[in-house]
Amino acid sequence: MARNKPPELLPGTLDLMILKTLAVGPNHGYGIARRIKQTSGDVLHVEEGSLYPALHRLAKRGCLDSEWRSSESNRRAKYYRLTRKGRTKLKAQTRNWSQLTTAIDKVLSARTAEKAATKGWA
Amino acid sequence: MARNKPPELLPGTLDLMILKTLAVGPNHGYGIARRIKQTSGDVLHVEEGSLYPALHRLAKRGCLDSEWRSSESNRRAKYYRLTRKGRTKLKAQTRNWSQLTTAIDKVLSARTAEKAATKGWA
DNA sequence: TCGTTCCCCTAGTATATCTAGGGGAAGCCT
DNA sequence: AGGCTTCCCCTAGATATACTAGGGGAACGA
Repeated sequence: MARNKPPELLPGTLDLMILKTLAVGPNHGYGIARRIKQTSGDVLHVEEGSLYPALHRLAKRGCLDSEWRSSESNRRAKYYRLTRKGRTKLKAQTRNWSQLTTAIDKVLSARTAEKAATKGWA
Repeated sequence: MARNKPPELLPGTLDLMILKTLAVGPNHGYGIARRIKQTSGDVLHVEEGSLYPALHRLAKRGCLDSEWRSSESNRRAKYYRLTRKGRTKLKAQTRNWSQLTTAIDKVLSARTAEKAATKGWA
């Protein structure tokens, strides 16, 4: 126990994970958070204070539709669903994600200094 | 030409790439940006308005040392070098990066809806 | 009735990045 | 000499995103 500095999540990736999760099927906020946590192997924890604003942002931008329904555990819940625009955004963001990670991994795997010419520092 | 929405870079990864770049050997701001751009295959573009504040942050936190020197093209340049703390941070951030990307990739590769039980939506 | 789980929300704060400027000095070309 | 490009540094303000720290309510089982 006691994770020093818990990873939580990477800024800029929340929208993408929400969209992806909804591509599986409509879901409500609480369920989305639970699913992300679960599919990530309990590594990613989406705070509600990040989640709900993100959902509202995406909805306002026309990427999501919402509808109040009764959840499986018989609770009032707002179900979100991908719109066509949301699906488009998902594709774009997915492509962008793999481009960026590929690029970053290249930077990270660049040859590190063997004896790193620190010639004459100080 | 004309990248639609240029990827630029992922928030939260700049420090890591700076540290990694400096692990190769001391370098100045301009050179760090150029190297990141180059090793990433011309995908990542570090804006100077992001770079310099980041360098100052890292230095203030004791991850970097700096020294004014003359560059290879005979210009006044501030060379940065990893401190012991910086090296430690690099290791931690690298580990964290791979943990997060692994987790996110799991979320992204989760089975997508075949016919996605949209049963009875609206 | 009490505690837990499920479910929603927002205001304020912190932090990172980008935009959009600022400057200066070296070196080449005319 | 003047002008242009490249190299090199910097910051203030706007913007975006995530987190902290609260708020509430309803279902359910003990």
